[in-house]
Amino acid sequence: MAWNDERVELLKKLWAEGLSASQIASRMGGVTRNAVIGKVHRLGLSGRATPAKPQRGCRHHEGDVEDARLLGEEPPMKPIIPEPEFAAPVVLEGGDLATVATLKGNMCKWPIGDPTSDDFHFCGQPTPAGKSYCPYHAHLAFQPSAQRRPERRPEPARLAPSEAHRRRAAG
DNA sequence: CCCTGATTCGC
DNA sequence: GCGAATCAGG
Repeated sequence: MAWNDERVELLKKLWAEGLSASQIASRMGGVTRNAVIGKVHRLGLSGRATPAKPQRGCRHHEGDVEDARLLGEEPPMKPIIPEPEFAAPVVLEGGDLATVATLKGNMCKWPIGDPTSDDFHFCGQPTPAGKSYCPYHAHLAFQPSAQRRPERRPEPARLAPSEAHRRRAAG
């Protein structure tokens, strides 16, 4: 599979779109994520919006004093909100949503909604053991590229056990 | 475990 | 130039 000008254009397009190397490789087909990344590097597109790391090259730093300043001249970006559409809001017994004020140590801290909005709250579901997120969000946080299944979204968990279970069990 | 990109290295 | 293997971080 050769890199035609057409493919290169598509690659640059998708990369600019913000798709991950794996996503691009999947879309285009015939190439792996390694191939995409390799090509991206050779094209000089590697420097994307990747705030996840301070600077690349943590492995070797040989007189890169001036090199670092070139990479670190990016304006502060607003907090990235991780797919709030799949989050199942927790309704407290008082009827209030889980907010920073009501967040306990054992409550899921998955953000829901815009941090600047008034309805911003957290998942709030009970966490396994001192974890920051509930099993669902903990797993989701590490698999953003996984097949999103809105239908498999867990039903809204309510802390009020009174009406939590009223559905007929088949067995 | 899964994922992400970065770099190395043989072809 | 290409991309698998490897590396480093989440």
